[in-house]
Amino acid sequence: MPELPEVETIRRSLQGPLEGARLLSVRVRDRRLRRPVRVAALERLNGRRVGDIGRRGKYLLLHLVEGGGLLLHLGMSGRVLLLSRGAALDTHDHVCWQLDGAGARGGIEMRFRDPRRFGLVLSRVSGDLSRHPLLASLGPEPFDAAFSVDYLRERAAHSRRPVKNMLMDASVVAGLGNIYVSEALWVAGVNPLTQAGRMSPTRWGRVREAILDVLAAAIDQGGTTLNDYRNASGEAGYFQVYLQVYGREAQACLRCEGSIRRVTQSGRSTFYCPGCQH
DNA sequence: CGTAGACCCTGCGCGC
DNA sequence: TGCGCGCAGGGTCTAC
Repeated sequence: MPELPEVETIRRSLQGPLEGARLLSVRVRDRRLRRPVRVAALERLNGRRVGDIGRRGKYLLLHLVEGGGLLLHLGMSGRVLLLSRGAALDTHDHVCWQLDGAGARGGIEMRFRDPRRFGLVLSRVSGDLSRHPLLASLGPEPFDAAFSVDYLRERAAHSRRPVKNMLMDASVVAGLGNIYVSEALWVAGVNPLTQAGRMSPTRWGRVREAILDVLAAAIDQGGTTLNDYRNASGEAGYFQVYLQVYGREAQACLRCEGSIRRVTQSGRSTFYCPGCQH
């Protein structure tokens, strides 16, 4: 589920409750995530205090004041939950942390829940989390100045792969996933099958703008959802975004009234309008 | 080198 | 109602 906007929304929702809280203990109920959870390494963080909470692409970075921290990735079905201590366990609550949270009587509990177990819980005992090797090959953040038209042209030079595949490549740009790439290309009016190396600077400009607009709107939407619903369940979860093309196969295009088409690219569904995306 | 495909895992919705 | 199937928004590894 989560792409950049969801992860960013979760990051914002965790910041307040977690910052300054102390990790007391951790319980690993299932080690089998994308990489096996290292229990001893997680336990070494007990007693430390949560500092800043960051995001890089789709990764969440829980920096600890004393150094090191937790690196979380939600995969396809992961969630981070903040609950009062002792809340009912779900089958897929794989890692549970007890914290001495400020507000809640008896502290708070953070849980990593992930039915499909494509997610990741990693820890670093010391040093800067953002230097973690997993983050080294990530491309620029979409909102970073480095994500420019010139950069896109450079990366696309001589590439024959479709523009959609290029934008799905995390080493090109961090945080984009299948949904928002389809949405952004629809907004830009660019056919997802277009060879990346054949895109004009003008079209790259439109694509870049569309990516920023689509992501910003989704993050806004997430903020709205947060304000409206959070704390009812204590969940820092997902939210409904109004999608203009994704999942609308055979329905009328909202711009030109053509019929939305679904194709498969590298095993993933792409939605686009043949009528107005060229 | 760049690229496509297989694979990891569970849950859901659909058609029969 | 039950069952099998295809599909799902993540990333990584391997082979061509």
